[in-house]
Amino acid sequence: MPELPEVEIAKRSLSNHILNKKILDVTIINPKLRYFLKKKDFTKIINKTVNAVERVSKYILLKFADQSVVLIHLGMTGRLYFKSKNSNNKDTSFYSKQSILKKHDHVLFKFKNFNLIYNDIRKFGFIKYYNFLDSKNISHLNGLGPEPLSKNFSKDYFLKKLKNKKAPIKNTLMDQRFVAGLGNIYVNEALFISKISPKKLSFKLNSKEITNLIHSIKKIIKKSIKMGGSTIKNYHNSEGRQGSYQAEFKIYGRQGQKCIRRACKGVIRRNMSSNRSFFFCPICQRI
DNA sequence: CGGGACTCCTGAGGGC
DNA sequence: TGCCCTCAGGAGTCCC
Repeated sequence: MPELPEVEIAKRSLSNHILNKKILDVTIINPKLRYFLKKKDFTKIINKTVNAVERVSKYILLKFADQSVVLIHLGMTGRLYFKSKNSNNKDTSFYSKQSILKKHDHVLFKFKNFNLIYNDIRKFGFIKYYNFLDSKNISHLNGLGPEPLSKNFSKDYFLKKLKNKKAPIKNTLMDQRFVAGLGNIYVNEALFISKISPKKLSFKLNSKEITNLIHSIKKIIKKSIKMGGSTIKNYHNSEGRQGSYQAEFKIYGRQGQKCIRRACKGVIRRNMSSNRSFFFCPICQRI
């Protein structure tokens, strides 16, 4: 689920459920994630009330009154889901039965009337605890570029940053220090909509292309959030619902198909760069 | 330093 | 059915 829109959806759902609620207990089911989960960290949030739920780039922050923070990153396959204690048979004994365990569950946060569970198939995600002092300076959040929907993500910003940038524009847009929150799907979509080749070198974008690209990115991200994000391979959000933006994909995953632009006779191609695939129409995204 | 490749991990899907 | 291969929405690290 993990680009900006999907994380934003996860954050809103979390906020609806756990804001101003007290964490009664935490159980580490499987500590092996990107960073090993330490029990002593998680005991520190027991009996604390969630003061704020925020999203920064693809990170979710749970904040507490004493200014400690839990930082969550979903990686590729991380997801947070709720389990109501009353809905599911008579078992109200807090995760006592093995049968409740789902494969790849890692952490369970116990609240009064429900449990919140972090599940992650590939273990690329992480959950980290920061105390008051460390929370002021979370390394993961240092050096992030502007959010795509912010005013700072502007033409002036592009002109300044791209001037001497030799990397292909696709790589630049994936770089979280340039813009925070985009990933492979939305970068591919934005480049297609603005008719820019992913391989075009960043400094070679002209003024009109930059304007189009910024506009496309903002539009796509807004629309995707509105539609609940994208759901691929049946991942779903914490309320069990699926996003529907994947139906809007115009280029991602469409290799071999005809370009959707009526006047264009192009056939969509897929290439690899830095171990990531990218998709483009060789006709309307000519270099 | 910038840029690219490799790495962590599990599962799905295709070819044979 | 099973085996082997490739690929998956991220990002930290290493190497040139």
